[in-house]
Amino acid sequence: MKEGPDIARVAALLGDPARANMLTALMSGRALTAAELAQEAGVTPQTASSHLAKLEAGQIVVPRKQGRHRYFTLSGPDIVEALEVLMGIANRVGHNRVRTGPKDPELRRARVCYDHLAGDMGVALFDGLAKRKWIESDLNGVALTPAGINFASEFGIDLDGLRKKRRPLCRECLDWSARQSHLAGSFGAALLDRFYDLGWAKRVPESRIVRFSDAGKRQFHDLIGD
Amino acid sequence: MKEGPDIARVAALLGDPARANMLTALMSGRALTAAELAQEAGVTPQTASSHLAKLEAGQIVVPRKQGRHRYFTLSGPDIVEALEVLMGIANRVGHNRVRTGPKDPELRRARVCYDHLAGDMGVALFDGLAKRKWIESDLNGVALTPAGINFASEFGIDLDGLRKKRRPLCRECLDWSARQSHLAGSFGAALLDRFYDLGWAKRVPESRIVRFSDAGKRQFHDLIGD
DNA sequence: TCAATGCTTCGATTAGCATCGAACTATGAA
DNA sequence: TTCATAGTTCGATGCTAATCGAAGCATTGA
Repeated sequence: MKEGPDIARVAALLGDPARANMLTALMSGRALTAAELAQEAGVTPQTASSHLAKLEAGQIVVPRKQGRHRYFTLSGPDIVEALEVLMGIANRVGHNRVRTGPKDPELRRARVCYDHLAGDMGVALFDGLAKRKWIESDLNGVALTPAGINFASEFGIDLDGLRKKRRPLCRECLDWSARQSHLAGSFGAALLDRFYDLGWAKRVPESRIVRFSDAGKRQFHDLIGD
Repeated sequence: MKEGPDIARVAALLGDPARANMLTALMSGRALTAAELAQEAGVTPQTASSHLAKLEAGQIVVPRKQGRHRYFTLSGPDIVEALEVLMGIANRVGHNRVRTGPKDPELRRARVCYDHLAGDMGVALFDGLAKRKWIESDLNGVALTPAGINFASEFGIDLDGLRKKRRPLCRECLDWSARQSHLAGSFGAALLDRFYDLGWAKRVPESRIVRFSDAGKRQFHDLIGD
């Protein structure tokens, strides 16, 4: 009966946790693939596909085909604006996501985000690599420096192998618990794998927690220099 | 798992049609009662009560008790901002509400909105009353002028009787089909009643359409002076 | 005190939607 | 061609949330 712009339809599209996660991930302005968005949202690819179809139909996101990937971006700056206003409101009214209970601060310290390290140690890793000038972060994203390439081979990471994959080598991922970036991308994943291989850390089964051994912790801090 | 402001929760609150209708009605900045909001949303009082409880819990609206009424207002300017951005998006992507089909333009011409006249003729009525300086509209709302009070009694409306009701005498109501205001409140309702009584118009059963007779139409236009 | 009005709570129903397993399509690589 | 990867479609399941009727408070007015 009522006429006018249908707020509810748009808001409902942003009102599902999985979709909201995808959209916040896209706020960086970078285009992400369906699989990456599924990871961000914490759902299976099928579910993500269904969500993305809805977002696309609602013109909230725009797909771009490239090879066998589909990259998605937000359909315009107004979407970012909306997300930001909503974040502000959520913040004001104290609607923050269930913080991981005080009983497992481990999760906040070090956890996997997809396949790379997140949490305080993830942020520390990012900062440390930047301080050593192994990575450089600018508006276009993150990239390895020549010194960083050097370090990678010394640390036992096969960069050439990684480059063959279609996945970007370095990618920033916003860590909400720390409100700072940590390192994603295939290089970020390779680093974590290397930590496992070196015995510095291992994953706690059935959880996202990454548990460092005492020795591993020491070596980790040596690595990033603090 | 993810942390940070919970956009989805806020967006979901705005993402229900009934609630969105209530909130847009509140965008005028005026406080409305639960019953009025139920009308705006097109739901029963029980349903509205449930929605309002949710909006209140989510701190989107703020209640204020006055007598046996509960007046609601938006909890802050950020809510208005959010609604406006969402309207912009909805507009851009063409998510407009199902416009009443071309087969019944009558509905767009004259219909009841709760108990007062809406549609093109509702807007014309509002403009006409303002042009004759019978009502005055400013930031605080609409009010009858001394001349308007005069007119009301001549037109057979018992203003004193209306004043006894708790309902505001005059209220602006945004008409989306015309994107302009029409007159609500008990005076607006009384005018429409008078149109019925005078035989100028009658309601089409089972619909919101108000059908004016040819003679009624003439007299209506005489009244508002165009 | 009784009646009327405004609003809420309770309970039952219904509908929609998110989710995932399994199977299918499409693109690229060997 | 064959295999692997990225993504989608289909179908089934289960949960959540909107809705309203009926009954209950609470406030006001007579």
